[in-house]
Amino acid sequence: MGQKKQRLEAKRGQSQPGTAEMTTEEPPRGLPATLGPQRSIYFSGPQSCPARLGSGFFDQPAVPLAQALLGQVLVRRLADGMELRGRIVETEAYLGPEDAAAHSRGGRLTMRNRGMFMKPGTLYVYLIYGIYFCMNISSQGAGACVLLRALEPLEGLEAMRQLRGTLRRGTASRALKDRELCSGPSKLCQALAIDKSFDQRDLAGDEAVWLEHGPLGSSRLAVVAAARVGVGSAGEWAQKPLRFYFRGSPWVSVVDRTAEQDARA
DNA sequence: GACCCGATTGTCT
DNA sequence: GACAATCGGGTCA
Repeated sequence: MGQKKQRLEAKRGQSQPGTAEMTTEEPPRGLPATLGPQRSIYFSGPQSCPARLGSGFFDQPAVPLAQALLGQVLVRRLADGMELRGRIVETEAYLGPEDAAAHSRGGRLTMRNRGMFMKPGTLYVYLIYGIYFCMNISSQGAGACVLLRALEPLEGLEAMRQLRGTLRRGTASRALKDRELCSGPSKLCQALAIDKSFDQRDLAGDEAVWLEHGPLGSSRLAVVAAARVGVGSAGEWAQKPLRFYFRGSPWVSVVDRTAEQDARA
């Protein structure tokens, strides 16, 4: 008794954002922090294959990994050889047993969340609401990981549109805007055809999914730190600024205006 | 074995 | 902003 009420009240309180902080220098005012897919700087670069991120990249705690993942490029090679690419613009850090919002809270280790406890760079993909998948990357620290929340689609947009269209429930009559392709943890899984079969795969060694270095300019974009989304029942942990995204990016799933204002102050 | 719930999304009002 | 969809995983008896 009373637990549900407590949860509801915790959810109401969730609208208070976490404190924000700036982790990189600020871009010129008035300019978008990112470019549209047609004008992406990736399209003007050399076609040679950029270096794939190795296991050493993932071997860092969840917070710095969540920040370091911003700007990196997630690549998905489909069965027919087509490659889909998206730049990571939003992440969330889950810190492990101490983190009341993490599936590994209290040191819970189950068949489902085993990937969270595997070596850094291991994928943890789980089904949520019986319909959608979410994709995490394990980090340094047992039970710690980073949730990928949004991508800027760079390559293979038509395939992404098809994957999103066919996988959406209900009538897929309305055409999707580009910014709707990957602006959410389950949307990006749909767009990149990532499902439970990717659980526990190694990002540093898999043939169908990997990460590549993003353009150097990415590290110059302003990063917002805000409260995580959808973890209202996690008490004080719900308020901690463990969500990171590029300020001004149109590809982000949820914008936290208050956190952005705090960061400017 | 039963029951409850969710790191979401899309639609409707 | 409210609400439904949908089912696997976790918890408890």
